[in-house]
Amino acid sequence: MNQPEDIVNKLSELGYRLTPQRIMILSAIENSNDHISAEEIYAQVMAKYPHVNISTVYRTLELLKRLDLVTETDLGGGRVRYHPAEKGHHHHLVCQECGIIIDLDESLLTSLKDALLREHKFIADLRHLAIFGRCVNCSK
Amino acid sequence: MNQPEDIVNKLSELGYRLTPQRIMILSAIENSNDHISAEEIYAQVMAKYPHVNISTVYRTLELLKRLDLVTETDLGGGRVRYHPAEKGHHHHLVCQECGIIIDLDESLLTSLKDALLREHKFIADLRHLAIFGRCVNCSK
DNA sequence: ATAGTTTCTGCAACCTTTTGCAATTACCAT
DNA sequence: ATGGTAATTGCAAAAGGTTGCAGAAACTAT
Repeated sequence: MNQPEDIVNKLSELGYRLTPQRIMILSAIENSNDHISAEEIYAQVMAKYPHVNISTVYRTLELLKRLDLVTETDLGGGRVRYHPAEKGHHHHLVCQECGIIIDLDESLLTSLKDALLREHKFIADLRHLAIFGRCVNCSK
Repeated sequence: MNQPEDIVNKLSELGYRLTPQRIMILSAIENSNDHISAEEIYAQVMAKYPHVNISTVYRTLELLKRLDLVTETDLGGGRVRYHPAEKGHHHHLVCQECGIIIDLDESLLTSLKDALLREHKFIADLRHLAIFGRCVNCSK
């Protein structure tokens, strides 16, 4: 598994400044076991750097998203979650009943992307999709 | 094409009160040619009923969504859009480059839903999806 | 080490949407 | 028509996220 420094290095390579705030934001994202929200990132960075501003967190996330270094997804719950792009490429099924989140690998989406390309010449950008519905236990 | 009264009647049938605000909100939705935002609905209702509150609009939209009378989708642009559920069931392709919105009928999503049911026993709730990517003109 | 440049950040205001609470009112029974 | 009930609404605050602007600071050249 790649180290946080890899994204840091990549930012530098791409000509972006490495500020303390950014390094800490990147650490928070990389150190999270799962998806992490902006508010959670902010709280972790605040613990070490009380002057950081929430708008800096959002701006950094926007930059990382644009550079394909993180992916964002809406798993419900009223806030967006983030995830390092390099930590596997996958999607999720979210049960609207019990809230369970099921990992979904790329292959099922691949046929959709292929069909969109074939029939609409559209290149779908399905990076981190969340599909809502009802799971096996809740569909009775 | 169904008349606004149909949804009004359905609300009544389901035991919900028909308030002037709701009737006007429903009219605004039904009378829109395309997708309509909460803010646009609010502006239309405000024109005839200056005391209506934006939170009433959001609450009514939430109710209609829950009752499958409208569908909501995020076509980008920083706000959610709504659309009568009975006015055809479809999805969209949204080009991140030029912003064009391409209608996408149900059939391409049907195979995805079938696969999710078959391989995960998951009943996907794909009511009004927006898939982002790049269109034929922007994929060069 | 210093100065210059340009990116980045903090601040405060703003936007879209949600929520708790008390007052209003649609509906129903009489 | 009247009274009662409970759903609905308006209000104001709040939540998650965005943005303009001016000052701070990362980076580079000397």
